[in-house]
Amino acid sequence: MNEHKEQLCVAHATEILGDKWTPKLVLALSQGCSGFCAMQDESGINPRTLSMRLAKLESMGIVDKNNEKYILTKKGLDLVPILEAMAAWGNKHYAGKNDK
Amino acid sequence: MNEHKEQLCVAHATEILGDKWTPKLVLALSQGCSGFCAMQDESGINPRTLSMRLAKLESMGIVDKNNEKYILTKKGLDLVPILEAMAAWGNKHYAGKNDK
DNA sequence: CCGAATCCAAAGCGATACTG
DNA sequence: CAGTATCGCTTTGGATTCGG
Repeated sequence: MNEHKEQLCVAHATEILGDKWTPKLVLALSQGCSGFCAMQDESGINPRTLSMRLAKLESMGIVDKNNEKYILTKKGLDLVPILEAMAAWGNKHYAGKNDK
Repeated sequence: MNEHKEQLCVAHATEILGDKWTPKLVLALSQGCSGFCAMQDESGINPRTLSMRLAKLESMGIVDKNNEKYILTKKGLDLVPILEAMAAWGNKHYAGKNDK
């Protein structure tokens, strides 16, 4: 992959993961959270923003919505390893600084 | 790693990568770009924002600045595999849609 | 070439109240 | 429980100008 293309492809991922709350949200979804209010409680995100995030995720094919339950699609599940890599990075470079 | 800790660690990474332009910037740095105006030309980012991003990256130990040249630290280099994972995701799910 | 300063428009988001 | 509507503030960042 050349540099230019790499930047373009990264842009697709950051369009999702760059939104505030979304990484946390995808993680919550990957851990079995599926209801609106459950996510709200779990993440502390306000209803307005949560609604906007879920709508965007749905429109981009990251989550499927079925009778008010949200689940990650394959495309969404493919995001999880990235989040885990991020977590590993944070853990490595901030270990013990604020994870209690 | 438990779920709560994972979310906290991810937050560290998103505090950096969630900023507009920063992923592109780190990628440019990893590819040898080191001068202010060079980055400006390469990325299309305006000087004000570029300056802010570099300052933040420097303050967080992601880049080192020596006589007006910027280079990634070890911590910054550890970010690159994540960006590559993002690029792979984008390439997989958006292949042929806009990478020309 | 490097970068700081100023100005300003727009987006983002939190709080809250409300409906089904 | 699952969302939508309104409001107003705060942050972001783009354009531009200027000085080292």
